Amino acid sequence: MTPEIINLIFPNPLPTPAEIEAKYPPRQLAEGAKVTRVAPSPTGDMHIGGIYTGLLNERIAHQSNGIFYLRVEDTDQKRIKEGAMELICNSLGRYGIYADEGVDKDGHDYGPYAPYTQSQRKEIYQAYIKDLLEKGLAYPCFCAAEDLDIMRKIQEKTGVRPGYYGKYAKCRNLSDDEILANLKAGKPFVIRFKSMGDNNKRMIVKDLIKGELALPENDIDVIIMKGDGLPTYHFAHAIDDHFMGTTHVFRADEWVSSISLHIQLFVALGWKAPKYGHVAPLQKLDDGKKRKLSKRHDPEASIVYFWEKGYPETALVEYLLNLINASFEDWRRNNPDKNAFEFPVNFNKVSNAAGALFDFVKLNSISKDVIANMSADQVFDAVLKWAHDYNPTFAERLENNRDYVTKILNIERNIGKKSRKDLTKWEDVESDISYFFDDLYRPNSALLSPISESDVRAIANEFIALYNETDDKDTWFSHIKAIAEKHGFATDMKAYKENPTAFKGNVSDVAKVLRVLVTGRDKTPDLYQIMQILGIDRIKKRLLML
RNA sequence: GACCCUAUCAUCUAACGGUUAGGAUACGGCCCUCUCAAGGCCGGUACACGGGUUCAAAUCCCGUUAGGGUCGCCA
Repeated sequence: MTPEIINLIFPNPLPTPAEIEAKYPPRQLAEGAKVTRVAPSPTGDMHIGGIYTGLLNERIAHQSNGIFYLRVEDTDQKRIKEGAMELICNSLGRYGIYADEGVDKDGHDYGPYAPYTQSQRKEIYQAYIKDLLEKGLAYPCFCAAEDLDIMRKIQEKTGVRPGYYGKYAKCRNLSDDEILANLKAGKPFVIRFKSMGDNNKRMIVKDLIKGELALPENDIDVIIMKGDGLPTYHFAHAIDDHFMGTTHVFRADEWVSSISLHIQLFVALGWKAPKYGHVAPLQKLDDGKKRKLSKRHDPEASIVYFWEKGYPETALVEYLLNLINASFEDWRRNNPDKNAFEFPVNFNKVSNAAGALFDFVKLNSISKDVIANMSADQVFDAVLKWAHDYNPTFAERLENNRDYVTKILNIERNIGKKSRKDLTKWEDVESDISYFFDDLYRPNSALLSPISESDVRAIANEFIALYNETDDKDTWFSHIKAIAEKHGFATDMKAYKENPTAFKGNVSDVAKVLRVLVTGRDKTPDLYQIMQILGIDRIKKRLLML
C-alpha cells in the first residue's frame, strides 16, 4: 500500500509502534503470577454471567498474586448508556471483585497501562492498523452495509458459508489506483484484516477449560477498524491484552469460534497470545428446553434482579463459586468459618459441559445458610440497606424499631449450629415478621377450624390468667399443658398416639390456638420467644379479640 | 444450512479403564418436637442410544440422537 494511500486514511500523525511499546513495557511479574481482566461494555446492563466470569478471573489473578484489571469495552458508541460505569463498578464491588487497575465509576483511570477505556485508545489501535496496512496485512474496504447484506443473502441462498472471504472479499484485491480513487472521492470505508488462513485446515488450540480444540483456520477478512475509526472487539482485544500484559483470558463460550481469528491477529502483530479458557454460558429452562440466560427475556439474567430480591452478596458469590468448582461445597463444609474468597479456585476443574442451568433452588439453600450464620445485627443492617433501595416504608419502620426488630431477628439464631433457616432473601423479611407490628398483624381464625369456638375462648382466657412475662420457658409451657389437660387434650404424645380418639387433640393443638391468635399464622418460630418480644399488652389484646 | 463443543440421579456435579457409580440441593419417610424451621437417621429405576477396542468401558474410538454455542461496521 502506498504512503499516499496511508496518508489519506490516517491524515493525522499517529504514534509509532516503537513509541507505544516504550510507553507500555511488559509487566514485571513474580513467578506464576497471572494477569486477568474483566472487560464489560457500558451498555447499561450487567449480566449475571459477567459476574460469574469476573469472579473466576479475579480469583485466578489474586490467588496467584497477579493483577486483575477492569477494561471498558466501549467501541460500540451506539450502545453506550449513561450511568453504565456506575452499574459496572457497583456490581463488581458488591461482590468483592476488586480491580487493581482500571476505571472507576466516574470514568477515572487508575493503573500504569491507562487509559483502560477503549474509546480513549483510538490512537494506539490506529497506529497498529497503519502498521498492518504498511505491511500489506490489512486493506481498506469500500463495500456498503447494504452490499454486504445482499452478498450474505446470496451466500445463504446458494448454500455457501457466509462471510467476507475468498472471491467474496471484493475489496481485497483492489489496485492502488482504485483505492486512491475511492478515497479521493470520499467514499466511506472500513479496514479489513487480510487473513492468511485456510478454512479447510484445522488448528489445534489448548483451551484451559475445554481442553484440546480442533478449530478451522479463519479465512474471513474481518473488519478491524470500523467506519468511525474505532476498532472492532477482535482487534482491540489483541492490542489491549498484549499491552496490558494479560496472561489468561477466561471468557464466555460464545468466543470459542473466534479463537482462531484472535490467534491469527496475534501472529500478524508478532505477539504472543494469552492463554484462553472458555466457560459455558449459564442456561435456563424454557418450555422444557435449555437455553442461554438472556438479558432480553430473563429478568434474572440481570444482576439487578438479585439486588431487588435481596440475595446476600455472599450467597451469590458462594453459589457462583460452586458453579466454578463443584468442590466448593466440600471445602465449605470443611471450612465453615472461612471467607469464600479463601477457596482455592482451580480453572482445570471448571466443568466443560454444555452449560449449567441457573438453579434458584440451590441458590436459595445457600442463601439460607449464609443468613443463618449472620448475627441479628448483621441481618438487620443488610435488610435496612436493602429496604432503603427497594422498600422505603419498610426501611422507615426498621429505623424506628431497631432494637425491637433485632430481637425478632434473633429468635432461634444460634450461629454455627442449628440456627433457624427461614430467611432466604431480604425481600422476605417484611412479611416474615409482619405480625410483630399491630398495623400489619392480620388475625386468621380460619386456621383454628377443627377446634371449637368455646375451647378457643377458654384456652385464650385461661392462658392470659396464667401468663406471666417473667416465667421461664418451662413454666410457660407447663401452663399450656395444664390448660390442655383441663380441656381434654393429651399432654403425653405417646398416650395420644396410642389412643387418639380418647382426646380432643393434644397439647400442640392448644399451642396452636395461642399461636394462631397471637400471630395470625399456624407456622412460626418459637412461640415463647415471640410472646416475650411481643409483650403482655399485645398478647392480651390479640387473645381477647374474639 | 455450515462449523465447533457437550451428553452421569429432578438440578449442579465427582469419577480420568477395574467403585455396591460418590457428594450437594430438591423430594419422600422416620426420629426429635408447642407448629414450622433447624438437626439426626434412612430412601430413590442417573452413566442418551447403537456399534466397536479391551481380560475389563460411565471412562478410549466410530456412528445415531439430543442439547448448547458461533457464523454483524455487537461485544
